[in-house]
Amino acid sequence: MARVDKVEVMSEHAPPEAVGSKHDLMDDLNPAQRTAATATTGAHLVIAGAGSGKTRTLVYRVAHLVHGGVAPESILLLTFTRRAAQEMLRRAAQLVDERCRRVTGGTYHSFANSVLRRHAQLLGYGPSFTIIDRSDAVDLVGMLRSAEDNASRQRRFPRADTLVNLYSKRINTHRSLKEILEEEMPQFLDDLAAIEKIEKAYARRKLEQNTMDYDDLLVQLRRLLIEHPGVRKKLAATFRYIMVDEYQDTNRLQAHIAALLAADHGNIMVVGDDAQSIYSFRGASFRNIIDFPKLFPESRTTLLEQNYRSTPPILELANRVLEKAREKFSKRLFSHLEGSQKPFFVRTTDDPTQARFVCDTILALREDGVPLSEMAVLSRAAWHSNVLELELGNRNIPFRKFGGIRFVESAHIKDVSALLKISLNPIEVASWFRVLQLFEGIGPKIAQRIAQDVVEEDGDPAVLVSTKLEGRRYAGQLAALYKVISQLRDEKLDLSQKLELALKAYKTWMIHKYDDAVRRQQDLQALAVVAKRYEDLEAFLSDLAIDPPDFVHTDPHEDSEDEWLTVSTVHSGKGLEWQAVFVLHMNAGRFPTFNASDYEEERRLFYVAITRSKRLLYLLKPEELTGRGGFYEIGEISPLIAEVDGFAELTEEVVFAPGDSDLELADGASESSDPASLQRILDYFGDN
DNA sequence: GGGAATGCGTTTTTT
DNA sequence: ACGCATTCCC
Repeated sequence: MARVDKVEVMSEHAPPEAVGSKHDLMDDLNPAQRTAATATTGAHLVIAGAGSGKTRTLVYRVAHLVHGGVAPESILLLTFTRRAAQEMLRRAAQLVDERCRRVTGGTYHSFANSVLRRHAQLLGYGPSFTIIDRSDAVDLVGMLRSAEDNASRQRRFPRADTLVNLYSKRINTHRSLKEILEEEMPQFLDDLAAIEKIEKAYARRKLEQNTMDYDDLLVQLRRLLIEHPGVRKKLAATFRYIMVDEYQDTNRLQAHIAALLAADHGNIMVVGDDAQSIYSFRGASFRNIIDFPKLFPESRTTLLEQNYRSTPPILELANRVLEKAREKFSKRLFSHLEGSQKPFFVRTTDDPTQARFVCDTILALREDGVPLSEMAVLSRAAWHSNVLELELGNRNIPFRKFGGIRFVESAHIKDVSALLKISLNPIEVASWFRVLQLFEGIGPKIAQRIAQDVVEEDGDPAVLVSTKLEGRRYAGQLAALYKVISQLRDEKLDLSQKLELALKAYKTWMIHKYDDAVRRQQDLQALAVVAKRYEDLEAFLSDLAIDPPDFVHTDPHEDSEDEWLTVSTVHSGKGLEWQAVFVLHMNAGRFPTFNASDYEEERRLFYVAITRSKRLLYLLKPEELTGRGGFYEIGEISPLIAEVDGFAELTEEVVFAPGDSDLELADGASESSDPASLQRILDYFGDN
């Protein structure tokens, strides 16, 4: 009985994969995919073009290994997001059985975190180290910088966030600070000594405060693997099969870690696409792909070139875009799918008109039976969709937004997690610094002073009620903080009790700080719900830093709807696919972004955007953009389009201007009501 | 006068 | 939402 139920569930969720019994699993794959999926031992490089069944191949390989008797615990699957890993293991479980869920899967950072929790003492850290995110790091470096900067320099000195970027770049691109400065910021070369000094101080403070930043997680894992061969051998004995997804977006440090893990047994499979490398700003390099055969001379390379996602006209455009790439790529995708609709190139008068076109078309497509979950709007930067989001709200189209400032990066969530972090690690300056500034009368200077005092007293919160601070106007609030911190440190409280305590206090403090406090309180409730999934505070806080819930914004009215449109940055849309894809703002200065340092990467990003679409692709270009001070400026066409030979023949041009009553839509659908007049009413009376 | 609050203009991508 | 400049307060 149970077995039958399961087959039904399988066929409902993943029809092609569930067909057939276990022994002909590989019949679902083409020869190249099969070669990769049935590889067991040894080193393998899989170069997989967009939509070529890369994920499918990895899923089948996991299934193949487990089905063949390999213990799932001995497989390590490193992916770009936690979501990707979970999805793959879910699918593998459907192919074989639930054992596949016991595979260790996640991001490099989450894997590093879990290993380091067990071995941190070997490296001089305590086991409950806390993780600081980018803005905490900027705060900490800012303090060290101001201590350094006191001699009132003549010249400009790099800002704290510039310094943090610099230090991160040094680690992730494996270059010296001097080299980076020479190449990118020669104006700061004179300050090299001071910049290096602050870096050392930063490293020392983090260690003293039992804290790691994102880069430390990787650096310390690598250190552990190199300096403690016993640990490395133990890990290699546990994880006998290493798999790395999106290898083109890993950096040298990550490649080093994977290689160290595989050094004993040599069982490693990396999968990637050089054409889709879009994270070079964070040190990723497709050189990792090119150099893999050098690192593992016995490795075999498999090329996946057949595309199963997009129709030929979409793929043709994608291939043409890539022709302009400086690097010569070894593959050219082809597709046998049905479909002859060319991508649309849509000229609209301005940004609001662009938003109207997108909404009109989405509604029309939905009428035609395309579900919202099969549509996405992509843009180069998260804020490019701001106008559209208003329009979506007005038209009651439910959506979720991915990319940009995340839920966990919003100020109020960070405040609460800082408060909780203090109770876990009272010597972390960054959290104290943040929490103290909640109170009226305390800004960066005073917060820094008090935070440093507390840390010098080994994290004793009694400093908050010391005589030194008596009589200040914020003394009462500090006393309240003291009380809360003391309560939070009670070992007997569980996570939900601690969170309740923290939220109760925070809600009274936040009222004066934010004028939209009510909305933020709803987020805090959401945080409490998320926390229910965790056993202890440490795991909760680590995940909040490393594997946060990934969507930013849900339309509040439609929260309960399970059908929603995706609004996303191109970066966050990586690896996903939809029937219909809209790409906003194909203008010079938007996409590619005006401060692009690497034009090649912008082109690859455009390639990624195009290849997300299965069937319908809309490239939008407003003729006017809202510029500074509300004035309009001419929106030049994106050079990414202008450079494509024969773009006009490859696409179908649509001109959409206000007053157009009858849209030319993909499938000839028309509107039953007039959304434009509803729009005017909504505009007039506002949102509420 | 040091430091906090307020107002204004701008906005790349992210573990 | 954040950096930056200006204004305001202790």
